[in-house]
Amino acid sequence: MAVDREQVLKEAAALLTRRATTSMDEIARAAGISRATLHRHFAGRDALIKALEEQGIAQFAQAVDRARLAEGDAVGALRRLIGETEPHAAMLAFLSTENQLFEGGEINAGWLELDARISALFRRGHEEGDFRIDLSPAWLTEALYGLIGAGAWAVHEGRVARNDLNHSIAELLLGGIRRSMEK
Amino acid sequence: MAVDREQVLKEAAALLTRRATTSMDEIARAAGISRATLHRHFAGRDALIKALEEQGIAQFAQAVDRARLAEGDAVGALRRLIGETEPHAAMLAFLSTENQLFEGGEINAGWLELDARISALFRRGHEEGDFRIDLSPAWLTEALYGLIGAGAWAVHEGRVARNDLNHSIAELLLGGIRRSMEK
DNA sequence: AGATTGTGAGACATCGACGTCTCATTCGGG
DNA sequence: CCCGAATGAGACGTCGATGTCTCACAATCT
Repeated sequence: MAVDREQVLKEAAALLTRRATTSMDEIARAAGISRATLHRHFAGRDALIKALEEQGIAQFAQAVDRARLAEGDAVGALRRLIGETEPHAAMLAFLSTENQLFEGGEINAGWLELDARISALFRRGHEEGDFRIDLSPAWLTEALYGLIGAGAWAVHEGRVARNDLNHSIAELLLGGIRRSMEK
Repeated sequence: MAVDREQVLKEAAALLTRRATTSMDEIARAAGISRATLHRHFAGRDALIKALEEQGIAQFAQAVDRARLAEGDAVGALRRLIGETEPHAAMLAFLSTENQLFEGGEINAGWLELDARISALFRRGHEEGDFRIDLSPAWLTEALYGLIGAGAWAVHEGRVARNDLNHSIAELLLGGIRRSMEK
């Protein structure tokens, strides 16, 4: 009887990631509950989205914590970041696209903080001479999100094996396409 | 007086890429015209989307033609591709995401052909020893789209200068982040 | 059994976006 | 300079989604 809130959010994330216009009725039926019950647990569509964002940001924040971005050199930190983030690639893709349609609403503070932490990693890479200075931290941050999103989709479509995702993103970002670049 | 149809479609692509629910009114105002005029040029929302797809694919195809992917080495061809594609970055981002959303219907044949041509370039880079073999053509194609999309949005948001976009995408894709990699 | 709580089904009003329409204004060509 | 075409502003009616509400039923607890 008791509605499983986590399960509802999981179903909602799956549907909304695929189609942002999914109706409350569709979400409710996908979760196996009635629209009325869905509204009893989430004040409205906005509340549901917000709950999704918070859960997603919390997961992403934990991943960033585990990556220990301040330790070691920037290259290793970036590798750890990609490794920890990869399991939540789909959620992150949802967040990065959903979060950038702000237009008036306040951007989630947690998201801004995560954005800043990742930018700081790229800046550190610049300062320590590990990353090329002609690519700005802002661009690299956007590029990272873009590659993760592209990777999530490629895995979803079967064009890239899930086991290869981590390596594909990290190597492309760090070393580029060129063959001559060793390790 | 004459409405710049291309410009309208370009703005529409930039907005619809990030938020599929962008209203006709928002698109109209972003393009600097009234909602009435927008409806005079496009029968409706569906017609606008369809026109976007067709024009986008046509422009992208022309860009790919101009890039002469079969000439010279794969590195130069990829640089040309990015250079020719960059002006239509917003449009391309819209196309690649739009092709993700739909399910069941038929994927535009023109898009599939373009996809194949890009993949072929990366495959050539592998065969000629210019590109690393551990990154598959399918992944590199998706990554290219992802980076172009991320770049288009970054420019739209003012986080990257339009003049830097070409260089940012090409260098990241070809050389990666690492500083030690020369040229 | 009785009471309490959660749920499903559906009615209902509201809201925003869409598509169509009219009318005054403005731009550009002849 | 004048006239036709294009545009902007806005007024509708329509439709789908939303959020609230009521009522009946089922599950759980005492």
